[in-house]
Formats: sequence, structure tokens, C-alpha cells
Amino acid sequence: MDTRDRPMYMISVAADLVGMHPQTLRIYENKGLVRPQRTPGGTRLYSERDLDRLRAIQYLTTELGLNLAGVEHVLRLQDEVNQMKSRLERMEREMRRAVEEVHKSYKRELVLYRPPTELVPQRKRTN
Amino acid sequence: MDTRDRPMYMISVAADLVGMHPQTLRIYENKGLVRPQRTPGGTRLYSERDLDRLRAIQYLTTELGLNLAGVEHVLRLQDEVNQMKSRLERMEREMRRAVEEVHKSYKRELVLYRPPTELVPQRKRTN
DNA sequence: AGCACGTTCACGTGGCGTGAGGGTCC
DNA sequence: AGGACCCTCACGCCACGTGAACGTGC
Repeated sequence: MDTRDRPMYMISVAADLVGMHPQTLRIYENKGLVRPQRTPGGTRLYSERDLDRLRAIQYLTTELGLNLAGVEHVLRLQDEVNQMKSRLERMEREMRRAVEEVHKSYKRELVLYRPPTELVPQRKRTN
Repeated sequence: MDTRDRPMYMISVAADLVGMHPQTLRIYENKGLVRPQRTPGGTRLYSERDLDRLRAIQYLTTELGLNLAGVEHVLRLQDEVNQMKSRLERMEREMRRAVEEVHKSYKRELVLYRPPTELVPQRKRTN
């Protein structure tokens, strides 16, 4: 498990760290915006990742003035954007790899059917 | 100009068509959510595309419960998502094209230095 | 035993929709 | 001249944050 996912802080500490009212954190959990772990006794334990999320919510509400319905929607959309970004990057790498692959396949054929050397134009040696 | 961009309806008609209060449409314009054309006299004229946008806002506010700050943010994010989607598609096409390009370049060489036909393995004819 | 946790309820503020009042354009 | 436009102001409702009351876990 990532260390940022380890449940660490009870609600008063977590609220302190992000500068919010503990009751506010409970409201956010009711709305499904954060899902802190619970001890067997029922006490909430917030991970670093939970705190990140809380700070994101804080930015959207206090700086940009969104309500909680908007926060929910925006967080989901941002997930989608990030997912697409990494998909784009993956595809870029894949594209380069595919082109390289084609090159290689033809190099094999060229070796197989090499013409007399005096007819081959100058070309960078690739070992 | 796209016919959906032609300014057509004054505010009372537009409000009727989307089922909103005219005053609400003015508020949305003040917040920069829609930008209807104006006649020289100052009367707002809404295009079909403006109506689309109004219906999108209506969905986000009444169905999902966002406030206007959230609507603004979400519309921008959705633009971003759509942009990335078309970029992904463009890149897919580009990738296929690039691979094809490499194939072609090697085919030119293969024509140039064709080995005796009896040594060429069977391969699909490409005309 | 005491403190911080849990939940539920009440209050205040602010955002947003709706409507009225008064001026202007066609 | 009248009706629909323009703008500004006022009211009401609801969401959200904050706090209090009261019970429970450590």
C-alpha cells in the first residue's frame, strides 16, 4: 500500500491540518466526497491522500465558489482529463515504438536480400 | 457562418423555448455564461447555439444542483475533454499514417534493389 | 473520569431565481 | 401610444458552514 494511503489522523487533527471545521469534514463524508477509514470503534482516520482531496475541495469551494454538487462533478471530470492525458502519452510512446518496429522488420529483409554493395547508396551505419 | 450561430430570438422567446425566466437569462449573461448578440438598439438576440448552451446550464443547475460557479468550471472542463478526445482521434489516424509512410519508404528501396524473383518469398500483392 | 469522538438539530449567511419599478426603443 | 425591451433593487428560498446538545468510545 502507498504510504499516502495509510490512515493516520483523527478528525480534529485532520481538520486542523487543512484548516477546516471538523463538522465540515463529516458533511463531506456524508455527501461521498471523502471516504476516511474507520477504527473498529467508529473513529474516522484520514490519510494523506484524503487530506489532498480535502484541500482540493477547499480550493474549489472557497477560491472558486463552487457548491458541493459542483465539486463532485468537477473532481470526476478532472479524473477523466488526467486519464486521457496519460492515455495520450501512452499512445505517443506506442506510436514511436510501432514505427521503430516497422523499421526493424524491413531491416531484417534488407539483410536477407542485400544487393551488391556498390549499388547501395550511402546510409548511416546502424551495426 | 453556421446556421446555428445566426442570432434569431429576442429574450422573451428564447426564455420561452428553454423554459426559463427572462431575468435568469440576463443574469447568465452578466456572469459570462452566454453571450447573445445585440441589435443596435441593445435588444439581445439568441442563436440556436446559445439555446443549446442554456439547456446545458439548465441541466447542470436543476438536475445536478450545481451553482453558477460550478457551471462555468464544468463547461470549461468539458471543452477540454472534448478537445482531448479529438486530439486522441487525430493522433490515432496520424499513427496509422506514419506506419504506412515507413512501409512505403522501404518499398521504394525494395523496388530499387529487387533481388532475383526466385529468391523473393510469397507476399500479398499490393498493386 | 474526562476528553474527543459520534450523531442530530438549529441558526446565519450568501447565492440564485423571481418579480416589481422605472426608463428607452420600435 | 403601447408593448417588450433595457437595468436596478428587493424579497424568498435553499445550500452550506458553524455551533450546541447529548450520547459513546478510549
